[in-house]
Amino acid sequence: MATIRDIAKITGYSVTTVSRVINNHPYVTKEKKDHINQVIKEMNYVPNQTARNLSSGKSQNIGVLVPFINQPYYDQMLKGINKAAFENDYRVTLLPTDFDPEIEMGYLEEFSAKGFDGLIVVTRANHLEVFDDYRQYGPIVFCEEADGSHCGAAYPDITGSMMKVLSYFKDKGIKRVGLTLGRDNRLSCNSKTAIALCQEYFPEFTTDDIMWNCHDLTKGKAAAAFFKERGVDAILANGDEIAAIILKEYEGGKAPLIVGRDNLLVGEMLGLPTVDHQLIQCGETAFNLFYEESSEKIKQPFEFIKR
Amino acid sequence: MATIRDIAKITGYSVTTVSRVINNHPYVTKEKKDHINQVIKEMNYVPNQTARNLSSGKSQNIGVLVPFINQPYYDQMLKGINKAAFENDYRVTLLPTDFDPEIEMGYLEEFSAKGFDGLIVVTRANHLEVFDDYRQYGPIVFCEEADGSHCGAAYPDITGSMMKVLSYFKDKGIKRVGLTLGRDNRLSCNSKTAIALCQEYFPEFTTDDIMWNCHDLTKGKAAAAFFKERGVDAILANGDEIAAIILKEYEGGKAPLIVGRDNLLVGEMLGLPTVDHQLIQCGETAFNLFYEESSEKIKQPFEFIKR
DNA sequence: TTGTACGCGTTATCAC
DNA sequence: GTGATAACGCGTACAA
Repeated sequence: MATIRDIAKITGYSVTTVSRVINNHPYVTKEKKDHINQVIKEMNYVPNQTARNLSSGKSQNIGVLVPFINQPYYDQMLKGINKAAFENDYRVTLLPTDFDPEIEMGYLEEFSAKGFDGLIVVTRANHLEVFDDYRQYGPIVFCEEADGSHCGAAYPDITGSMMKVLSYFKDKGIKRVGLTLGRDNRLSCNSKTAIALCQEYFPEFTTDDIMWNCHDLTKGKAAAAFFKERGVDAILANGDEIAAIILKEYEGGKAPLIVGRDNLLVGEMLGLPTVDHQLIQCGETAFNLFYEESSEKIKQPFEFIKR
Repeated sequence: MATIRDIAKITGYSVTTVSRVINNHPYVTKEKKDHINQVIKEMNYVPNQTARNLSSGKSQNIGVLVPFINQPYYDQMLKGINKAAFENDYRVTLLPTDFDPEIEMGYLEEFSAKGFDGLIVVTRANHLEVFDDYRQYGPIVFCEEADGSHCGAAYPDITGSMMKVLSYFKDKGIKRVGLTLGRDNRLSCNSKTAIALCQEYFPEFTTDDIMWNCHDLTKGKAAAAFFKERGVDAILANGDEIAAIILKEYEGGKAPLIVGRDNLLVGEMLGLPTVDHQLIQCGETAFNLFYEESSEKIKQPFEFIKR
């Protein structure tokens, strides 16, 4: 593989001059420039990106921490992040955590090894404060509420949408609400908020009416059976797919009022109410916060789709 | 940011010795090792990954070329690739092409700049031969049929599944078949094959019964109208989501026999027949081919789900 | 306008 | 066991 020095030797010019040509810097006569460019083409020379990164201290590459691939919520975020990154000539590296705190810590170490110019944390498995220590290595942006953190955040307004849905439930005369949640982990602020809000709007609500760990579709059927037994008349699901499966299980009988969370086709097809949290836009904003090195917290507006 | 030289200076040992400790190499007395390790911890020193990459000539990072993010077909592939990569301690960088040949060429240039140890091409926008020139920079693996290429390939058996579905159509007494396709591009071998097979099984089939460019759900309604007008009695759709939308549009009237292509929840909910092409497994295999530097061509078995 | 020489941070070779 | 020192390939003061 040819190096810049080879080009210098062959053309008879110095490494600097060749470098100038490569990077379109001024102060090179057209004549030399042409000659060098020609040799570069002939030799099939391409500047080594790693060497450039080392020299510049940057890599035009960000890491995105996300628990899973191929799940609607995360894929939508990823789409937005990726779109903005592409537009700004950045690369996106996937860092799947499976919600494992140790795996996540490993990525933070990689970050401190200057593996990425910045990090976008779609969902975290460690405490918020842990991340502040790593701000020194580059911008970190969350896609969750991150109050008290020094990092930026662009996040869906889950709280707002839940309040909207719950008050809708009240208007509809709902008596007893069931809830599906993704993580039984205390780290999930969304889960905590959800419970608090349910209790606020429905004082009789207890955690007994929660179906935990619904980030797997196989949980859908079990959830339906669970809610049937408990006799809830409305369900706030943590995703359209879970909502769909639950609805299907009620087929024939009288189904409760089920609301999903990510405005997917399956919800539309089944006529399920849902919330569009504008996750793609959210991802775009997250990247932009990284790009502008901003630590602003931006809450993304949502849309309640009643159907 | 502390460097290996700082550690050497502080401990009083040489850079070499420090490097040995970092990389767990032999020939270091436990005493020195402990001392060095302690200073490393105190100084919060982490070896710079870029420097290591430059020195070793590797990056433990592969690029994945894929037209879009957040589309079932590609997300499933991505999931498989990502899983295998994670297990082998590799990172995955997303390289979205939007089917644009020039963008794709840009990624190939990045590859030749040693930006990635290897490339997985889920779908390409350039001719197959183009890629052979870049084999010199590392393994390239396709997730499509790649006959005649020197690169490896792990791909879904679209041909096989289509034959199965088409003969199923014949058994069911279908007279006229409609087809939805993703690209009107001549590069898409799948599209070409699909047309050929339709003509083989249904000699009266013409390209007039094809709805092109269906990789956007907004095309679904138009497709339904199109097929209604043409009066087909079976539709082979290029995805469960498209299939679902088309079915929905026929609601009330007599719908044709519609078959999807990626075994999604929405298809299951609507009772649509589909094909499971085992894309996740396919992605895993693709990564393994890269990892083993193999140029084998592996066709992934499929499952026809009749419903 | 051009070139020399050094820095970026690590790993590997080889002499001691 | 240990330590200089030369790669790795590029960018860039600074001198000319």
